[in-house]
Order: sequence, then C-alpha cells, then structure tokens
Amino acid sequence: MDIELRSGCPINLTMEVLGDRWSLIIIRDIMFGNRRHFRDLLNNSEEGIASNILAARLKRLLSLGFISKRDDPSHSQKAIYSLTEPAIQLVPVFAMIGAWGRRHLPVTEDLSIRAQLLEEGGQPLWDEFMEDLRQIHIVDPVGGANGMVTSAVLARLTAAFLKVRGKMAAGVA
Amino acid sequence: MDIELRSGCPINLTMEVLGDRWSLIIIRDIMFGNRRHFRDLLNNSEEGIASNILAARLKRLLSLGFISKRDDPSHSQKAIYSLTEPAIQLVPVFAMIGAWGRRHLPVTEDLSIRAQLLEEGGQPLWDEFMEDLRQIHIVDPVGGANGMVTSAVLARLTAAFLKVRGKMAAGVA
DNA sequence: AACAACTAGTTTCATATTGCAATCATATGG
DNA sequence: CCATATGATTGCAATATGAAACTAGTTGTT
Repeated sequence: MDIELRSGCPINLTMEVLGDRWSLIIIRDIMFGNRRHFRDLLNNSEEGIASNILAARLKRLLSLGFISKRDDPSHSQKAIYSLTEPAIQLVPVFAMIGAWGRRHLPVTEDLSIRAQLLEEGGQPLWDEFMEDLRQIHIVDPVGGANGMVTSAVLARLTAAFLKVRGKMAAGVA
Repeated sequence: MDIELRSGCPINLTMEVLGDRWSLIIIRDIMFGNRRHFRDLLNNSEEGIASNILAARLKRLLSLGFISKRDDPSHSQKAIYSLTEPAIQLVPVFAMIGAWGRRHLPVTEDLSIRAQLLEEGGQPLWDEFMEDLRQIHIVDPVGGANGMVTSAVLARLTAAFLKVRGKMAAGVA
C-alpha cells in the first residue's frame, strides 16, 4: 500500500489515501452515477476532470484496493471499474460530507437532492444502499455495469435527481 | 469565497474547500488537540506539517470562514485560532472518516481510540461535543485557548488517548 | 543589560502535481 | 471504407508541495 504513514491516526491515513481534489469525486461518480467505464467517467464528469488526472487516480485507487477492474465482454478495449468493500463502506462518509456541504456551501438543488435523501434516510438507508452496491459491484460487476442488475436505492436517488432537474428545466423554460 | 464552483454538488464543493492533504488535519488538531497557536500546530504536528503549508492553509481556512483568528492577550505576537460553526459541524464527518479509517487503514491503537469513542458515542456524543466546542471556540476563544474554559467531551477523549498511550509505553518498557 | 527562547510567519529552491488539449493504436458501428 | 469509440498517454505551462533556513520582532531568564 503506497501511502506515507506519517502517523497512525485514522483521519491522517484517510487523508493520505483520499485527501485530494479528485479521488472522492471519482468514487462518487462510480457509486452514485454507476459510471463504470473510463470514457463515461471522463465525458460525463460534472466537474470536467482531466484525462490524465482520471487515469492517474484510477490507477492509484486500484493499487490501494478501493476499486477493481475487469474486462468488459462487450468490447475488447473496454474496462469495467467497480467499487470494492472498503469503497462501498464510504457511504456513511459521503452521507455526512453531503449533509455538511448542503448546509455550508452554495449547492444547487438538483445536485444536492441525493445528499438530502441520504441524510434523511440515515443508517437504515445506508445499509440498504451498501447491500445493493455489493450486488452491482462485487457479486456481478458486469451485470451491474450493463444495467442487467440494478440497485433500488440508486434508482430512487436517481429518480429524485431527474425529477428535480426536470423541474428546474421547466422553471427555466 | 475563493472556490472554483465546478459543479453545485455538495461532495464536489466540499472537496473544493477541504479536498487536500492538510486542511482537515489542521482542523482536527484545533478540534481534538485544542491547538490554538501557530507554533503549537507546527511543532506538535504528528505528521510534521511544513510551516509554509500550515501558514497557507490557515490563511485559506480563515478566508473561507471555517476558522477565526484573534489576538492573544498574553503575548502581543501570538494569535489564537478558533473554529467557526461550519468547522464545528464537521464533527459527524470526522466521526465517519475516523470510523472508516479505523477499519480499512493501518491505524495505531493510541491515535484511533478517539475515533472509536466518537463512533460508539453516536449522534448524542457528537451533539454534546459540538456544544462544548462552541463554548471554547466561539463563546470564549481566549478562555478556551488558555485552558480556563474546557470541554468535558474533549477531556474524556484525551484521557482515553493518554491511557492507551501510557499502556503502550508500559508495554514497550 | 545581554542573551536565549519564543512568536507568526516568509523565503529559497528543488521536486511533484495539476490541468488543458492534443495524440495514440486499436476496436466497433454504420 | 470512414467515423466514432476505447483506455489511455503525451507535451507543456502553471501551480503546489515540502524541507529547512531565515526574519523582525517579543518575552523570559540570568
């Protein structure tokens, strides 16, 4: 494991592995957007991540054991990226970061609705979501990537997002 | 507010303000170590933060409104750094990051005991801790910095840390 | 008074990282 | 055949990081 180990404090060690601008953004996109291919992560990044940063981060997250990679049977060049158990267990961390961010930063309604639902759902929702994520990332990564296997929690979060986004678009028109 | 705003997602915005190697480490030291002066933060950093990084981060956290700074009446050169309400509300985030780190990273027992207690204490402990932090950082920053005003939760966390550290030292001897 | 230690930084300089945008060699779809 | 898609890689300029020395004072000790 390629980390400095400046101290044995869990906060420090977490910052050593995830304390940069992009790592949690990538895990977010894999987790909440079910973005499982390089181009999907690159082209559909809300924040416009650079390709070399994406490549370097994916490589690092792989070597840290937070994501896994396997061939996609539908295309010989395509790789499917999946979350491993440690990354799945970041759900409560995302929930708390999302809750904090909603309160203290200039979030937009569409992009923060999922954070709101996660916060309101609490531990029971997080557990359900993590169980779903195990299905689509660990048990059947190919099925999870191509949509043959899905997450009910993810569908609810996504539906809420699309509903708010649709309402925003209607408001604009 | 000096942030990019690449998207209105709360995760992204939080990474824009706190997604670096050192910001949360500094807030951790102010919060859990009650380190309220520059030299204290510099010289007692478990991770050996560099002085220019510390200075730059403190300046940024100040401009973001996450910490405040005031003169120390005991010494004309000394500045007291304190947490503001947004930083205090990071307690649940620290709790979740700490819980995750304890599980997935090579933590040491002494430096992770506080994370364990925070996780076990749950929301009631976090609320109590945040109320304490408001007293020593917002209501009376000078008293909080010089030890005239203290936090019972912080004292418990610190006592547990010292106890484990003492046990470790005895084990070594 | 002289000196040492302390104060919050600042500076120097080498190295690493970031980010934009173009490019690559190949695979698939129309 | 040609256009698009695939997971990257590359070139280059700007910025960030980090170790360690330095600065202009202020306070404490002898």
